[in-house]
Amino acid sequence: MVERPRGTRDFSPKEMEKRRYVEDVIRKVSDSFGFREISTPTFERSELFIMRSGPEVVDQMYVFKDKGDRELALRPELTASVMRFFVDKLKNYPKPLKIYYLGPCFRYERPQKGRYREFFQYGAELVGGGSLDSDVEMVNLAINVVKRLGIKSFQLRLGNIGILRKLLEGSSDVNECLKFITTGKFDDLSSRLAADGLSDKEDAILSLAKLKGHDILQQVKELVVNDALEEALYLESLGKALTGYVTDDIQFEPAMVRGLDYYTGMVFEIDCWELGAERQICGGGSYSLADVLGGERIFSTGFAFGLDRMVLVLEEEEFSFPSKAVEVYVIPIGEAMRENARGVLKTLRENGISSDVDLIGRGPSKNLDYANSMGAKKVVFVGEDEWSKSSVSVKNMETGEQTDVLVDQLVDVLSK
RNA sequence: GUGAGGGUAGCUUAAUGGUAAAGCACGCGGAUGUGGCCCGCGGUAUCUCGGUUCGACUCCGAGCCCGCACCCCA
Repeated sequence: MVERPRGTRDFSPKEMEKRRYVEDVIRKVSDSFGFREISTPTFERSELFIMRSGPEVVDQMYVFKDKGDRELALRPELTASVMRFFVDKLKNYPKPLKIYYLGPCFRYERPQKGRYREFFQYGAELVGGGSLDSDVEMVNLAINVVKRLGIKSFQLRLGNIGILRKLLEGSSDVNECLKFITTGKFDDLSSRLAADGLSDKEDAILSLAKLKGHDILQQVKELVVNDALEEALYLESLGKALTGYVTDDIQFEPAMVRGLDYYTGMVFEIDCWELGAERQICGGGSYSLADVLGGERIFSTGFAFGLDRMVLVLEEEEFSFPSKAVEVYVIPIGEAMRENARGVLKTLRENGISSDVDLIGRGPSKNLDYANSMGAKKVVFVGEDEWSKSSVSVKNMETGEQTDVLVDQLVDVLSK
């Protein structure tokens, strides 16, 4: 037995049914919002990811050399490729550009619940927006996907990293300060601020870091009234625009810092508490593409979802996924009827009725068992008695009802 | 990368250091004119390597894998 590589999974038909459901909803909702799907390669030159996320990421990537001695990496995320695609070609498309994408990503990490070495992401970007309306649109899309999937318990957390960036203006290393804030290293922050002559901002930053909740915006405004009022007001406007339109349940976190350095404005995350330590299913924010890969200074908003975690949440909420089982199972009775059964099957399939047939010559009882365990909704018996009257017998597997139907009318009856 | 825990058949669970057992699932038959029930039969397992022992599923060590938490999280 050759083992499956660590952190990877095989998906059974049942599991794929769930994953397909999630993907179908994602595509349907994204399409309905005017986003268009794109796709990029599963591997890229390593430097693309290093440019975006720093040299440390090499430790967590699958890196290899190809036969031309090029250094490549399995993509650890989708966004870097999408940005490359944008800078390369998509920049000439009409703005705003609304795109989404879906696919496997790879990270060399220790697996745990909701975290795998091969995992699947869904992401969307709105390029060339940068207004309040585009931020609203992106949060709206994310929340709509969550709702349309049928996820019941989730929490939107919303911040504006512009507030902290404004307070830290003049610092010798803004991104390092932000890192100190997320990791809670306030001593390091304090000495950095002192060195940069920004100690007067320290109190406000520490207070902001503690503020989390629905009704805290007044306090936020008071804290930053002289430094970043405009950014605080933006967060407030965003909250107002979302309330009554997207969701009323917003947790504001003015000091939310996402892992990436490049976010400049609105940032948001969506949590589902079922997932334990890895409870975040979505994260995103607005950024300026130019600061990441060069090119024009163009404002964008994007997000990424963990597809595996969406499936996990639905499973833990005991969501009943729609079944992809066949509509009809055809059972020939007796060797002589097999050819007729094939004809019936052909007609059904040509009319778009998903159907299956006995292939191994089992008796009617065993065939009903099989149809049952495959979840077929109806069974069509092709037997001599009915066939002599140009009919077949249709059985409803839920109610057990059975009626004879003329072969000519079979498609009509089953389409109802 | 760190920590504590776990690994017997496809799944769930048995077996003082002494014959590896069962239920479900799967396959065949009862049963080529009617399912969810029933009956009979069948195949499949101690994660791997090493050690202790007359003898290891059981004890010890290492590795692999899994779930959990930390770290990280693009």
